Amino acid sequence: MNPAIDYFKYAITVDNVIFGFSKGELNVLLIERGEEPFDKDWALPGYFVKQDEDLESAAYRVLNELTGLKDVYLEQVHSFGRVDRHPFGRVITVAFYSLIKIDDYKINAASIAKNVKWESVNEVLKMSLPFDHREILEACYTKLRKAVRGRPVGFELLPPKFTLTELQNLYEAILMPQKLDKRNFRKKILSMKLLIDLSETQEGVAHRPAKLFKFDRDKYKEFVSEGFVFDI
Amino acid sequence: MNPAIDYFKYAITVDNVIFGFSKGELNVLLIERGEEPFDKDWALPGYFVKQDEDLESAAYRVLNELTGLKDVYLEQVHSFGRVDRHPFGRVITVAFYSLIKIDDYKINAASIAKNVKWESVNEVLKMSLPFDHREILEACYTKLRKAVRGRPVGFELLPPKFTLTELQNLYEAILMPQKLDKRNFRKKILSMKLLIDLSETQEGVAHRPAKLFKFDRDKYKEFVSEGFVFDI
DNA sequence: GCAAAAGTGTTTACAGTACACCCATGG
DNA sequence: CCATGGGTGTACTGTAAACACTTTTGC
Repeated sequence: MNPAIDYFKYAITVDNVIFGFSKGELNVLLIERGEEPFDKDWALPGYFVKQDEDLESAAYRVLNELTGLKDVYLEQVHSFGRVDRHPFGRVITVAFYSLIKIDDYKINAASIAKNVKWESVNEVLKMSLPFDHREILEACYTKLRKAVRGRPVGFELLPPKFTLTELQNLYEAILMPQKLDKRNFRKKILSMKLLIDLSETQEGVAHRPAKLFKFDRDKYKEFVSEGFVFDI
Repeated sequence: MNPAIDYFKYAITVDNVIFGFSKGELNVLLIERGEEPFDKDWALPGYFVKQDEDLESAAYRVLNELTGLKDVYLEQVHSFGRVDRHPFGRVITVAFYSLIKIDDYKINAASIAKNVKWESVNEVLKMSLPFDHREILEACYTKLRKAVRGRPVGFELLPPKFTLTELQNLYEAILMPQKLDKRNFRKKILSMKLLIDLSETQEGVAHRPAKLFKFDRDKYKEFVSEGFVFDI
């Protein structure tokens, strides 16, 4: 009944490039692996897909076990299946990236990993990573850079209330080394009418306190349905 | 030595959305399946990935066995792995699209398929397709529509020599229902200096014969390395 | 009063858009 | 000479880009 039985000999993993933004830099979450191969090396978080879970569910599970987070932005990027990419056999991995608000949460190093750390994208690209994790990171970073110009993904990386300067710094951190003009950036972002002025200001800063804004998700959905395209 | 042995129970396939352009319409290549499941149904061409081949190689093999073509534009799009997407077990498929010059080649229905046909994208989207092939087609079509604006992929679908009207028709077929202004289209495409005027004209047409052009691949590569971005 | 970042408008250049008529060929 | 699609230019409009000084707060 099943002539293709010989083909059921592959393993599938998901690998997740988790981006966060902190102190003006775009960061990636790395884990210290707790099993072979590459035990104790720093790597991207990932794990085998289970028999009864979809690819997205698996990526989401990995993220959730690691960070405790739910309702996170997660997007499939690319699959990697080089014949020799895994020493244990034929393992195809599906790469995802996710965007989280770095300051809001504590990471639990519990299940998957011995240890966990945030590291700036620039630093990680200088490190050596196991498997084809470097290629995976590059693919995800490239995709993020493209996505950020055409969809309001940036807001996923910021706390709910943010200043325009923080938003601009985020864009510059993702698009580095490109810099953006302050006045033009503000003009453009405000002209979209997607930010709600909270009529609050920063406190405890040693300079003129900035106004706080939040992103108007509902309005964005409404505009999109009317044909609007986000573009920065 | 291998604690993950239980996970090596999945199958991987590639599915290939092969686009061609003919008579003003964007077409997709469908095969009549020659085996279970869905024997005799019209479907996207695809097959199991073999133990010693990469994902891209597998997609390329499927394409090559079906059309005899080499040196074809092929791009990975997305992976689909819903738990219940295949009746024989857990099968993850990696979707690719490819672009071919439809008139240049004969299709061999030999190996994979009983039978083969070109069908317009619009028609196929009205049909019912096996597995999640509809979703795969939609993902590939969406990706093509995006790609065509930012990279000169359109030329992969045209014969080496083409007229500006043919090129415009191709763009309109991909971007339907959007129409493009003739003068503005020509102005923009010619201003990129990527077309070589062959100083030849059409023959045997019942109207003023159009000039023939070819795409200058080398110049495109050169421009790209200088930071140029194709944009239509 | 000084340091530090927030906030704010105008001008200029370029690219997108809209638009209509004459031309070359085959039949 | 008619039908068919090929080929061409200009004016207008809107958006992107360049650019520098004043304001508010903490210390």
